[in-house]
Amino acid sequence: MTNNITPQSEDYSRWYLDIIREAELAENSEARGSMVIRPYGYALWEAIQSGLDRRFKDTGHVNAYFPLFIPKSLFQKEAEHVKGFDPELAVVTIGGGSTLEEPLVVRPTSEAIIGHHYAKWIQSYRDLPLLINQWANVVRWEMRNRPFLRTTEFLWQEGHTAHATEDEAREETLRMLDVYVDFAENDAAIPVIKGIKSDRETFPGAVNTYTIEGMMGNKWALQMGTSHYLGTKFAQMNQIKFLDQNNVSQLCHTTSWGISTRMVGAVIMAHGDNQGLRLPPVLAPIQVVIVPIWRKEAERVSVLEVVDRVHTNLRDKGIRVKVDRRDDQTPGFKYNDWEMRGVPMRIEIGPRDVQQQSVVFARRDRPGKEGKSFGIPLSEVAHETQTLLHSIQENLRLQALQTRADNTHRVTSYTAFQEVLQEKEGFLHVHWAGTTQDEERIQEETKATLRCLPLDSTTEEGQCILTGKRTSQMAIFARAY
RNA sequence: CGGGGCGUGGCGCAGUUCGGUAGCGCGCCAGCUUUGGGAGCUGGAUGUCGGAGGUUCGAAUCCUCUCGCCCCGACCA
Repeated sequence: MTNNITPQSEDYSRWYLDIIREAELAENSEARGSMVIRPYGYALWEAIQSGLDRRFKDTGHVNAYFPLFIPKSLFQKEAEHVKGFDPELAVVTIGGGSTLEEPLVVRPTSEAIIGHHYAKWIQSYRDLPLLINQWANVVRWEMRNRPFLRTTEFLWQEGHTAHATEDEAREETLRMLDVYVDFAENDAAIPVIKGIKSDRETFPGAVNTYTIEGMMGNKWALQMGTSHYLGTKFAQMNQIKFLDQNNVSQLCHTTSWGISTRMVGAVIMAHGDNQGLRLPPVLAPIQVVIVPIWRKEAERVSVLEVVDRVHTNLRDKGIRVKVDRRDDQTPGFKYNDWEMRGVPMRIEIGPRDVQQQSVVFARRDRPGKEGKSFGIPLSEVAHETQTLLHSIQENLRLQALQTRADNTHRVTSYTAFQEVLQEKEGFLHVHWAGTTQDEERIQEETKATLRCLPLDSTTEEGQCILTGKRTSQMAIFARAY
């Protein structure tokens, strides 16, 4: 009973890095801050992509692709946007061996270039709304990197929409936020708090930034997706205008929203345990692994015959199933190996099972023998598998929800705030009427940041924990990645 | 970018104090025996000791510079 994964309680950061290495999700590459996403990690990202992409299409969006390079002058049109991103830009100054007349910014996000093209495409109110998403890589030069959570280059989707009115654009912003909530909770099985960011945390150039915040296994918060109402700021900078029904020229109201490969990190940290990954069935590249067991050659033949039948049966039902046919590993090794890789459930088939025309189930979300069910009749395997996968998906979500509930604390004074943060950590739910300076003070004194002003919270009045002002505004503070 | 730690075979590490020409566990390859919770035995392969320069008869070990990684801060999807 040994594995190469540091227990979470001993060192959470090492646990995270160990899992990424052992489960072969990713590894660092030669350029500082850049990583290779290995096939298993990429398959997880593909599952995330397909869950999101389907939802984008269902809400009327189409995909397109905009270029990686943005002329510096174009990027610099929106003042706050520039100020926010300037420190983390990568800029190309040489091309084809000679110094470029105009440097090219490697996109850290694409509002600028997309807005430029939208201005050409939009002439009339009949061209609106324009609802486009792109799947792309972006580059942000960060001080400190962690695989999936913060890398110099990362993959994401960025939706960019243009609308005739503020109301429509605001509605779109919140619609996509809800799409993210739906994805996070139903596909990734991670409950999230949706909220609005404080001025301090608002996207550079946005009017409002909305976020989904999840709680990780170490009780820290992770921003898992953002949706911005950009007002007419970017429309102004690129002159994205249309003629309305009254032949009056109007600026568009735009939005943007994104989820990145950081979501992979969220899945690792929200569900993983000391055994390794625990993947929600909806996202798991392999949902079911079948482990055949035999001693003698005759058994091998009869076992594999049943294994193949079950394999085909499940595959035909659309279940992502793999048979572990390695004959140089013991079943015990395989159990641990696939558990470490987070496969939601395992089917064991050996001579005894063949004789009884049944199989053994083992579910990843319950450890060891507790997670096993014996004597599942062959005739019911497909049905029972589907049922169990649903159950695991739901159970992971409930476990994460429980963890968050257990580690969310309502506090009413700054003294209590500091104590709870020190002793228990987690999310702190407070009345808040502070300023940016107040937020900075809290961060300096406690390391916690204002994650968001939750949208779904009570409106009862109370005293701001820092300023003492009466307010009905709530806020969530936590340590965060 | 500041403070601390660390770079030795694919992974995890010992060796560095006190220089003498590299070792352990896992993994890998071959064979045999095994296989219902991380198999055993036998044999074998794999290292520019992160990189560059220097000191020395001789450097993983000492000196200088550099690159990278990890932890803690500041910045952030």
